[in-house]
Amino acid sequence: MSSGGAAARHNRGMSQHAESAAPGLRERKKIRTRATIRVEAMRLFRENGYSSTTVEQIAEAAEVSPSTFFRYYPTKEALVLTDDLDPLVVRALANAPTGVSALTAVRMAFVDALAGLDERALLLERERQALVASEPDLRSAMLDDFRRNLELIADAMAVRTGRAADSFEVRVFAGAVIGAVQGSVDMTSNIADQVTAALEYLEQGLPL
Amino acid sequence: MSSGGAAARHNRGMSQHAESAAPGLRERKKIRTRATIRVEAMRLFRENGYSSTTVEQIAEAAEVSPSTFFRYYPTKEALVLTDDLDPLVVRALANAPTGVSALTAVRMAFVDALAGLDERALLLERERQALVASEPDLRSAMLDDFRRNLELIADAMAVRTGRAADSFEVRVFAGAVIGAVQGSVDMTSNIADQVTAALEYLEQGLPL
DNA sequence: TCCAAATTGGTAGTTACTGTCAGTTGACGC
DNA sequence: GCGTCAACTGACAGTAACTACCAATTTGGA
Repeated sequence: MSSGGAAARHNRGMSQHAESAAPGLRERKKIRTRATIRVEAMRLFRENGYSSTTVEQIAEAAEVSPSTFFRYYPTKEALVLTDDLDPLVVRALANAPTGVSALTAVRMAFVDALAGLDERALLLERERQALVASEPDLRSAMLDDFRRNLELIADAMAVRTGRAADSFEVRVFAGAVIGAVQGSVDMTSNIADQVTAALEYLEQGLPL
Repeated sequence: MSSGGAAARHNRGMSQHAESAAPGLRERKKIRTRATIRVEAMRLFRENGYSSTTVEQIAEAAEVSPSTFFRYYPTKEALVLTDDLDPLVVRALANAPTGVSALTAVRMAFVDALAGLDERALLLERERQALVASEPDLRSAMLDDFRRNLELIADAMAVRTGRAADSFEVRVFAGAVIGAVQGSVDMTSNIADQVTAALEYLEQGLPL
């Protein structure tokens, strides 16, 4: 997340009929480098495991210097944590209808976002999840990522209901949603179904 | 966590009329060292911030070598993440009456556990939470702790309701509870009141 | 008092990550 | 084409959190 993508949108001059298709040679090279690093890293992780693969090895495999590696990815973890899903959820939430309950809106946003992923993205998502599941270091990092994104959701909910972002209800709401989703997701089956079920259960007041 | 406390309960021989009061000079010294390290570390964190305090500085302040530091705490993070509250909650939960709803039982357990803490412990808990909230590094580490606690609560609730510990409902329940509690606590007022309110709100299905 | 075991400190090494600085390369006006 | 500028890159040095290992000290028990 963060830096990489959106910040580099300053192509000045030129580009008469090129909108987003011809970002210039430099941009393209950057994108390719970024992708190469990621692909090589994933391969090495698969072959040797996450923690026993060093940044130096990744850099070498991708044919860049270690310095350059860190210019593309702020941390080793970021390689695995780059997440295309959560921003989609946040955006979907902004567009959710106003007539439904808060939890329903969140549920719809999740489902929308997941539906928006194509097959390749879903596959990548699976591999990512498997990797994360296997390495403890990565798990906590991912949960942190998750948390950050759900803070965004909390903000969205605050806006939606006209409350302060740090109001008691919004905080508890966000916390409970985070927790419920975390508790619900295991890697064995469909993510969307699990999230949906968890949020419905939450809306019923968690009867046991 | 792990090693330090419970594992070192092997005083062999002797101790005719000493039960848990006289753990031997060696044990006592270890406990004191452990406490000193923690106290000094907290002080340094308060004064200079978490990330700009090095393990070396902590070790020096506590008058031990860096090697020794790592024998008492496996990581720097562990200094902050050691949590005295959750085990109490879990124990209280085991003793909760069976006639009430699951969430009510949890609520009662929290209140019980919090009542069992003395003032100094509460203060430490506050400081800990503030520190964790302020440092991003710590937040992700805390989520590991979160996961552990999720499993503890899930186990207790599973026993209570006669379900499998990894059943979907139990896991979502535990996640939501912990998430809600964490979201609810800020430094400004009584923890017990906040937790109670959060769990009641949760039981109503989080209307916003 | 003496021995064995536990505890400790020191030293060397690995790895993720940061800062800097000079060399290169692509972009753009001419 | 061509020079200039900014961005990109790689090499280097350095920091800090650990880890492994061994020698010295301290402690508990006989």
